[in-house]
Amino acid sequence: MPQTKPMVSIENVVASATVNQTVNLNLITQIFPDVEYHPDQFPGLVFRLKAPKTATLIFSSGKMVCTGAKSEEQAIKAVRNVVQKLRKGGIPIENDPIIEIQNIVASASLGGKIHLELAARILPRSMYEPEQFPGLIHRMLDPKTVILLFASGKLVCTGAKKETEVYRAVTNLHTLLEEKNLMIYES
Amino acid sequence: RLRTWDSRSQVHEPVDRNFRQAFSELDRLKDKLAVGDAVIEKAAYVYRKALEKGLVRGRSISALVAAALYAACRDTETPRTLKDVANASNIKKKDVARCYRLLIRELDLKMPVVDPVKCVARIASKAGLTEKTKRKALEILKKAEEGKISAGKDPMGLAAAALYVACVMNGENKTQKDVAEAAGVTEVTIRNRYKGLKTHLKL
DNA sequence: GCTTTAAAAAGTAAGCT
DNA sequence: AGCTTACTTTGAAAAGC
Repeated sequence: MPQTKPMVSIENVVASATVNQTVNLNLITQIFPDVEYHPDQFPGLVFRLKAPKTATLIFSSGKMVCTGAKSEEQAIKAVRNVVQKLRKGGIPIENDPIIEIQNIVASASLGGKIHLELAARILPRSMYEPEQFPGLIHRMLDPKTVILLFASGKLVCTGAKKETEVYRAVTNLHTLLEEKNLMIYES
Repeated sequence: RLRTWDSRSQVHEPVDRNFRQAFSELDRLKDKLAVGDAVIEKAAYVYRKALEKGLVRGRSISALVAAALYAACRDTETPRTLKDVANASNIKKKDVARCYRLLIRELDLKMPVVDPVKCVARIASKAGLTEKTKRKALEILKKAEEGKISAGKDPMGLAAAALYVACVMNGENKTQKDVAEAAGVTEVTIRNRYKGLKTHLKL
């Protein structure tokens, strides 16, 4: 019945990494004038890349967190790029980073509008509080993700660790909404 | 008597103390918010469940009590906003909201969605509107409601816009600002909801 | 629980012209 | 009345309070 197949866009990928050695954040600050480091307010140093447009938090333990990438591959590339730049700048880093994808945020559009109030009563593990937030919050068990569903039929999916999980989650929800007749096509 | 709430716990006294404090706060809020005994009883029941599930550990008792009371208002369809409860308990609205969502998630509570129709009476009395205008607003809301223009919108904003439109139709001299203040929303929100109402109802 | 990062969805809010 | 900017919600990691 879906008039259109859901269009999915990966919006943000979060990855954690480690180079298994400590790093001198103050030294990085001296060599890279554009980084942000305010240890009194947060222990991580912010290292921004223009392409891919990302922000990587670097901790003195050698662990890092990269955010802003548009794909798993971009996130991995970004972390490697940051390490390479640090080395070129004279920061001694022996090992290549071990990278792990932690979270993927995606937006999508189903082919029609949603009857949110009905959906809130029918979908298990869902919450719809229009005075607090316009979207219906649905916690999906498999894949373990959280989906923010809006009346327009657009949604945000977060919590997935693989891009394939995002597509599965969106497809699962789309199917569920149709089975329960919660979608309104036409208009 | 109180220890039957959790017979497996070895530390009954702290639980007793916790619930007594929670109940005294509920009593205090009862007067400030002018809610009935049934609402307080439900709030106490919800709080007790939260206590049994260990949701109070590491959290503010006052915030949980406020959230439980808000949940009770919602469950009994007693028109009290999050802002009302937050102000009465001196807890940030954001914190009450977060605790409320925690209660819903962890205790698997299903709450009816706030009905804009229930908001009309409160706004009307605060703004001093006539019964006739109130009736008109209810008619407008009924037509609008399942024209699906309400999904995702703040029920207070919808009710305020319906009342404003009703005022104009009945020739009541009330400004958007009067209605907005009584509803706790901005004039901009009333105007935005009014646009949708006008389009949908061809006003 | 908080602090910092990034990004989307849709609604509401606040400041300025 | 607009426009801009900003805040609400969701998820996850990092080190430390």
